[in-house]
Amino acid sequence: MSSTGRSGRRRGETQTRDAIAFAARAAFADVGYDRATMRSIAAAAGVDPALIVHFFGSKEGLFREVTALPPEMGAAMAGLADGPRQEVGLRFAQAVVGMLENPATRPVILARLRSAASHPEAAALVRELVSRDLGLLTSSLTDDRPEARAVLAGTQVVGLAFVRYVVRVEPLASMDAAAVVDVLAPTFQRILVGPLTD
Amino acid sequence: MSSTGRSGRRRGETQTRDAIAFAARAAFADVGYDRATMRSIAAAAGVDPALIVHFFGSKEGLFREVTALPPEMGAAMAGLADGPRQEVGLRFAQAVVGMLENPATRPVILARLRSAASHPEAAALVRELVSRDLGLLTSSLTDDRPEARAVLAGTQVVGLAFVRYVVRVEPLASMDAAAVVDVLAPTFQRILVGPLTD
DNA sequence: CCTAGAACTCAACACTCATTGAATTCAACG
DNA sequence: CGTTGAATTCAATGAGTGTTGAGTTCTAGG
Repeated sequence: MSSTGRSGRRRGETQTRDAIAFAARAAFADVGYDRATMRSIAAAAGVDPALIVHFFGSKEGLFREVTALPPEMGAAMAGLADGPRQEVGLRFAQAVVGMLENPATRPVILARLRSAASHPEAAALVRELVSRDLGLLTSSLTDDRPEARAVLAGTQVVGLAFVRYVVRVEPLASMDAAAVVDVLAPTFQRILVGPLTD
Repeated sequence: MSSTGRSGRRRGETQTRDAIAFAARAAFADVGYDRATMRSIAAAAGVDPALIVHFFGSKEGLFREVTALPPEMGAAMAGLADGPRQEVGLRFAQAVVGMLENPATRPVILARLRSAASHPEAAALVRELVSRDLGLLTSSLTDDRPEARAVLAGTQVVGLAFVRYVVRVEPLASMDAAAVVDVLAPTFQRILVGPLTD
């Protein structure tokens, strides 16, 4: 069979792959695509840079693989439409802040976002995230300009992530998650199901 | 006297300096600090790379000088507090969208924002912009957590700029300025002078 | 006219980057 | 035990980076 079984000092395949992926995600999230060098990622994973290209083909391939999102995320977004309509803003705020606080999903999102500023392919990933996944939610909520609502919600999400985690402006950067949810929920409520203009 | 007077094919000092500054602003705004190379900027300005360091000392110095904002901008922000209180969101939305559409100020803001993702010094500039300049406005509007309101407004501004100009998500990227103002004004109104939570 | 100094260019340096191909080390299997 | 093949390393390559110092060309002042 093909189950792992490391012995000696050499790690099994998936084990090393995962170590590289983990280090790469952290690096992309922390310093962006350009400054996350193969060398720094390899060093963090305790590995030779050449091994990264052996596993992932190229830096581009590494980035693509490592910033992939679980496909069930789109469904989870759409699922937020279920439940009381006057609380959808709150549910959405909880979901977004939850994903940004979750150590499994945060690096993926920050890697995409930080890299989007200089790496066109990363920008495309963010674009897709905003218009497709958020579009699923808004179009199952209303018929009144759902694409506009999706992109407005996206604006708010991107702004939150950028200001809180990338630029780190106080007091937002140190606010606890619950307070962030409280403060954002009304805005999302209006954007998602309220009147778009006054 | 020291007035310019170009003749022959050589340009006067300020003329060349300005050409370099212009090209640098555009480059930083378009591709961010790291990908805006001295060579590409020099080529765009029709000049040798060494001349840039002759004028600006270093790439860092160039960036710092070229992304400086007119000092009267802070005052302009605070000035938005004057006028009917129930329309301050609209005035603020107009001011922000105006700055982002104005070809003189847009590159400066986008250069800061795009570079903030990977360049810590640029991140500091954005941080300063949000907490200082927006703080001036909110603290002259209310005593109810003005710093929190400033950073929330900043979140919205950053999100707008990033989604509309950097990532370019439709339909926001192609929306005309007036429509953007209409759609953002209510959000700003609530953030600036409305109740912070429901 | 001539000379001082500023604008400007050229070629090079020292580095860092991603990627490569050949070598080596190991684990599993017959 | 010996051999196949994958995991892993090593050293090198070529391209691109910011910066430097010496050199050239122009303008302005005496």
